Amino acid sequence: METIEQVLESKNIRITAMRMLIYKFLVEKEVAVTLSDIENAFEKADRTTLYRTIKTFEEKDIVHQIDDGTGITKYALCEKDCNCEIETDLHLHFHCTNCNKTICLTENKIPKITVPDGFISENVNLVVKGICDKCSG
Amino acid sequence: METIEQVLESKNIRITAMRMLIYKFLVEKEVAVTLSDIENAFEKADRTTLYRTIKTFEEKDIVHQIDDGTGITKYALCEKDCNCEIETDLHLHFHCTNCNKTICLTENKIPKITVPDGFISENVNLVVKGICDKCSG
DNA sequence: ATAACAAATGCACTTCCATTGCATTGGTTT
DNA sequence: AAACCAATGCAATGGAAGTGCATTTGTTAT
Ligand SMILES: [Mn+2]
Ligand SMILES: [Mn+2]
Ligand SMILES: [Zn+2]
Ligand SMILES: [Zn+2]
Repeated sequence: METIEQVLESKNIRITAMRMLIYKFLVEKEVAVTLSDIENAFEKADRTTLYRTIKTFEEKDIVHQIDDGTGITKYALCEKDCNCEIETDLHLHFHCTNCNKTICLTENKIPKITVPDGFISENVNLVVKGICDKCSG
Repeated sequence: METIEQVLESKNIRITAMRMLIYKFLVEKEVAVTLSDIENAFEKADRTTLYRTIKTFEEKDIVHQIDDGTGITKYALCEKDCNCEIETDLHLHFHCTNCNKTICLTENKIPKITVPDGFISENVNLVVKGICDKCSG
């Protein structure tokens, strides 16, 4: 099991208290989080710092951004050794219209999508909306 | 060939000059448009009117909303007799990262997506990012 | 035709989120 | 210790979405 320090180090990010806390927060959350979620969890910290921390994480492929159609950007931890930028690696995202949670379905990969002649597909974003397992039970 | 008046009438929307103009604008555009696009095309008109017009069109299934991941909502005309709300009717959307245009690929339907047990899929949004036919040529 | 009513439009204002500039703090390296 | 660069904090900005209310316009009833 890798420690948080090891994760950050392996991605060439300086280890700071703030970054460790935010990383830990993301690990503990099983769903995608908004910037406001993080903000609420760390009232003491400045919003900008949180924003830039998550942006740094994004650049370094520690988290990936999710646009679930709510208009608010969400973030979730990448899988270990994921290649976010490679199309075939991408998984589905599920947005529950009942509890408003957004979940990475990492086991469910996006099927091969064909586009018309002349179009070049580089990336696919797929969001399923509906009722999550917690809410449907 | 249906006239614009007939389209609006069939959807039970009052025919006004503004609505005719905006509908015409949408027909002539072959790509999805933002509210700003419409705003720029009709400098004289108030933004709110344009906003509410497009919302009315959306409610009446004249246009559908597209979230292509740019953070700005886009709109495009629905196909004739489309059932936007029915999952199996939904088509792909293509967002060109070069020219920033978003295109309805109405011929390319979204494949059947399976979700884990307990999850109920009600709707699927699929956006392909890449280079469009105009830009790749 | 006129009055009464309802819908559409225009203007002002608000809210929310994302993003940036700049000063300050803190950690590393020589 | 000095120099340096990255990280943080504070303040402000920008963009888009949305709402309240007054006014105008169109429709319907008398
Ligand atoms: Mn994910
Ligand atoms: Mn479309
Ligand atoms: Zn739920
Ligand atoms: Zn293009």
